[in-house]
Amino acid sequence: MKYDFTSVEAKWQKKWDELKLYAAENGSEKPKFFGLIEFPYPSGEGLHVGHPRPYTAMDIVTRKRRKQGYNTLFPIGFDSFGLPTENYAIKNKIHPATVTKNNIKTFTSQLKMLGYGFDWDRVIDTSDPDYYKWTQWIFIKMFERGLAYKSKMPVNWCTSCKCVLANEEVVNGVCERCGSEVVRREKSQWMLKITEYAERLLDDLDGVEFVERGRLQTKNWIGRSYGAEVDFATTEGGALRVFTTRPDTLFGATYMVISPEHAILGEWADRLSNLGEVRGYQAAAARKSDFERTELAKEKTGVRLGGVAAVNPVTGGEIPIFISDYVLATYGTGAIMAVPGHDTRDWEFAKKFDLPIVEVVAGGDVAKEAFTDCDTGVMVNSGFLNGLPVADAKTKITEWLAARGLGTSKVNFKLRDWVFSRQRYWGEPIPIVRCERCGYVPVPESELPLRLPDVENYETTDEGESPLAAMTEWIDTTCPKCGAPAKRETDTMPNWAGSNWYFLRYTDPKNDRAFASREALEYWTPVDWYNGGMEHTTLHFLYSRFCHKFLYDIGAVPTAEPYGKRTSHGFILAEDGQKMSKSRGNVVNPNETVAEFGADTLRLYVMFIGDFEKDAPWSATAVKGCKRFLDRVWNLAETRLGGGEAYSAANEKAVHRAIKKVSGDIEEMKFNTAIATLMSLVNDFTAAPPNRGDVKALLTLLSPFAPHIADELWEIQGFDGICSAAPWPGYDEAKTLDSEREIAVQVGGKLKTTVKVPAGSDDETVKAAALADPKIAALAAGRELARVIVVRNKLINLILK
RNA sequence: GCGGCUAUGGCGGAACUGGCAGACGCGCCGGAUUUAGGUUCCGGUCCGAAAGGGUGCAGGUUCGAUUCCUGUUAGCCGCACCA
Repeated sequence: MKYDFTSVEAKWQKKWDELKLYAAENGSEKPKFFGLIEFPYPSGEGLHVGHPRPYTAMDIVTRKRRKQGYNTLFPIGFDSFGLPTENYAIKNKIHPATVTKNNIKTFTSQLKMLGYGFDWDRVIDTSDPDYYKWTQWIFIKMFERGLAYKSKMPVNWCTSCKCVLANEEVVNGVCERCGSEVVRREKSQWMLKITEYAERLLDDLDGVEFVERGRLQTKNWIGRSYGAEVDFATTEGGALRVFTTRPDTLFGATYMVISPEHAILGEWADRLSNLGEVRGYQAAAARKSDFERTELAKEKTGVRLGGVAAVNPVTGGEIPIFISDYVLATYGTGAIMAVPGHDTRDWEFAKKFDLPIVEVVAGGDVAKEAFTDCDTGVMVNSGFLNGLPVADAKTKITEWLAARGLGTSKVNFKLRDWVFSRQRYWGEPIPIVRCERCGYVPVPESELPLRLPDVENYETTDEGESPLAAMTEWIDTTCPKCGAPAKRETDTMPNWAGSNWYFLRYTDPKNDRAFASREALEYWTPVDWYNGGMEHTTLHFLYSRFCHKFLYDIGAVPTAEPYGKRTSHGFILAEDGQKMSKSRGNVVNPNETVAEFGADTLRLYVMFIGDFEKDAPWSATAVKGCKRFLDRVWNLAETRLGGGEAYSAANEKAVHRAIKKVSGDIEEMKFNTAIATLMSLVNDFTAAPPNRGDVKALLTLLSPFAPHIADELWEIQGFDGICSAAPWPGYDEAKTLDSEREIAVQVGGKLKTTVKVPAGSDDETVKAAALADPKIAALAAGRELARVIVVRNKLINLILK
């Protein structure tokens, strides 16, 4: 009979649901395993063929864990707030909540169609008030601890979304989402002080199992650098403070540069002899986006401040001060000491403005270019530092400055605080009230969730205010503290707010007294294994670690790190090797593949497609290979076989080897070779017909990958229970080994032939066997055997003279 | 510019800590079944008639290198005036 995957898959999906086979148990005595995937954004397009790759991978891991006796939590939910839904709602005049509901329905049926072992009783939805109540609660806790604050600052403004973006959401000067131009704009924004956690986010990464690439990316993003802050006296009396990683080069500081936004420019306004020119430069800089500022600045620009100057604290010499947009207001102190002899940017600037270039570390030629690669050099032209190696000079100058109150050592980070406001409707309302008398006051916990009101129009106003700003009856409220009239915050939170902590909710999703109970958190967290996209390393992954650390600090979660292990998958590309996208028209719809070949085939194929961590192009023909494999499995076992449940003599070795290989490969996410092993096993079974025991092992190993067919054949064979719940098999190392070994025989390192010897043969035996081979004997005839190298059970190399 | 990763048949990809390169699958070729196509099954498939040669390219270390080292080229990713 032909394998009717459609009815078989439907049958078992129904059965699993009825049995609640994949429900995780709170309060179990069993060891736990918490496997996590990044929950999807339920877009209108439905599930994409890219989704099943990470989902199937973690499904395989968790199915194996369940078979190994772990109380296993493999949850799913929906990250449902966000712009695409809101835009769709605007366009089609449907409430975003309705759109979300429909999309979640579609996603759910597609996920069920693929047979994932999710615990469907723990589904969460970030736009559900019962959920976002806790997102708001976390925000209030952060506010109470001073980690959420409002600040007027230049922000990234997407001209099309009419919305503020986080730095992380701006890619090459355009909006990550819509690709439109991003410009700079002053706005009062809610901010989260992630910088306060920079050090710990960096250091604690050592305790997380994480691919090196991700670790490095995080490191660079946080960007810790060690240096010193140094005060330069000015002719105006006050001091100008700079941050430098090279205090040792202080004698070479021949001018200073401050960013166009530097506050001191305001103080000095009436002292500047060229105020107009300075104002003009400031205005021009303000008009540029961050991207333009960095991109167009191939040639350095700047204006020298007329009528004021600074004093180099070690030389005592007066040095000019410039403003230039190559100095960033948001890093360090927004001001630098320029050492053109040893910094490329300063060198270029000095050349352009004809400023003195002094060599302070010997070894380069500062007339030609900045000598920057000078960590091992020796100081020159540097007074009391002369003759010292750079490292010693750093220590000495820092002490010297500290002793005079002119400077201290300082650690700086590239990481900036996180803009947490969005002028949009479809997000969590920020639960803050603005009172004339009391300032910003959080909504009392008893009033959470602060629900999104229904509005007529979801469009952002032209002034860039949230659609909520037009809802006077919602905005007008009373101050929770003093009772005076007050106004609600109209901004909403960004997407990341809900995904920051979602994994915690899975442990206790229906709790209405806390985001999760202490017992549930103690039992389930940290997440044992979290797989997700590499593109989320500096976004979601970093943010959620920050959020979790905060919750740890207030005693709300039991661990300092949320995730024990983080892995990432490559993308599935279209057949043409390009990224799949609607606009290119090369998207593969999983529904079609399932309809034609079945869910098990799709699951198998996305795992077999290639190295899990690398991108791989889709191949419609290769999918068939996986279907063929399942058909062969079906043909082997579609009628009940004879024999006991012991492995057959002919297949015993192959079975033990397969168990060993598949078990190990799943742990290392080498799903492609695990499947190759199963295919080989079936090839072996074709050569030597299997008995029931052989097939039982095959089905158990196959079950995490292709659970439907495995359960069906299991039932046909009449094994106990259900294959999906059957224990994972063990193997006997001794039974994986050959009693006879094929030894490669090399002459001078080149393979000539192979000989067979009993396993464990000593060197002499192998040598004798090799020399007994006619081909080797002929080569060795009349020559001296200079050297013999034997690798036990593997190889012999004969060196002839 | 800086940092990182990758490079193996016609294709996706295997190869443990240096030890028989090309597992497994696709595709292709041949055969069987079939009226034919498709399906299924069997055999073959790195190049070369062979000796031999082959893991982007050029060197090096080693008895032995896809694996380690140096240089180089190409592609991908991250950061991008971070003082």
